[in-house]
Amino acid sequence: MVRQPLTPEQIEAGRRLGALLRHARAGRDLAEVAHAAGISPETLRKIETGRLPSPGFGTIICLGEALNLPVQELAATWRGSDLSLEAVL
Amino acid sequence: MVRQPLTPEQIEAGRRLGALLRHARAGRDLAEVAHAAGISPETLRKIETGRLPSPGFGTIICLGEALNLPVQELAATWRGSDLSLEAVL
DNA sequence: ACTTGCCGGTATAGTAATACCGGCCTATCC
DNA sequence: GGATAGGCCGGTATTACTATACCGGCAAGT
Repeated sequence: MVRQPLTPEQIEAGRRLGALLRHARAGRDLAEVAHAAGISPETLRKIETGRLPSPGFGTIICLGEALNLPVQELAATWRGSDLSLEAVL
Repeated sequence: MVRQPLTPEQIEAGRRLGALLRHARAGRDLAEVAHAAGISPETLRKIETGRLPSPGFGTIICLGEALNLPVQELAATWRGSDLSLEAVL
């Protein structure tokens, strides 16, 4: 066996993560944030819209730094155990 | 341009992350931890040895949970700003 | 109309995640 | 002490996915 396709749960987790990032960006220019995180705007847009459901660890860490998001909230959102996100959506 | 190769900095970050994970495992069986995190033993071994320098976000989160490692420490180690790791190596 | 900003589709190099192999140690057990 | 087993390692192969780029389109604001 090699590299199974992503499970629906993982895709759903990616969607939640994207929604959190988009909400945290809150009006700032997408390209500006992407540059601050050291990734391309295209990539950030795909992460936010959930089309890149499972990005690299470093990618998310850098984004969290650029957006001033605590790492724990990112992790909690990915796991689906984030309560503060629900209130926001 | 498409997908540039990983920079030496990213590879070094992967090595640090692997060293932290291996240290945190501390004697537990590799296969047992991998199973607890929901990944294959082969994958965990490659992450620990630094041969998978930039794993997925979810992969690291699950490993941190299986090893009881705070997410912040994982992030700090990846960034190279972890002080507690230095004391351990 | 023109700009700004986001969107989905498409294409592509490089990587993640998985699996199998043989080898190398270090114990442990006839 | 030679076989046997447990655990790690590097090399290799394969598939799905990331990260990036370019395109045309669409809506809102100027």
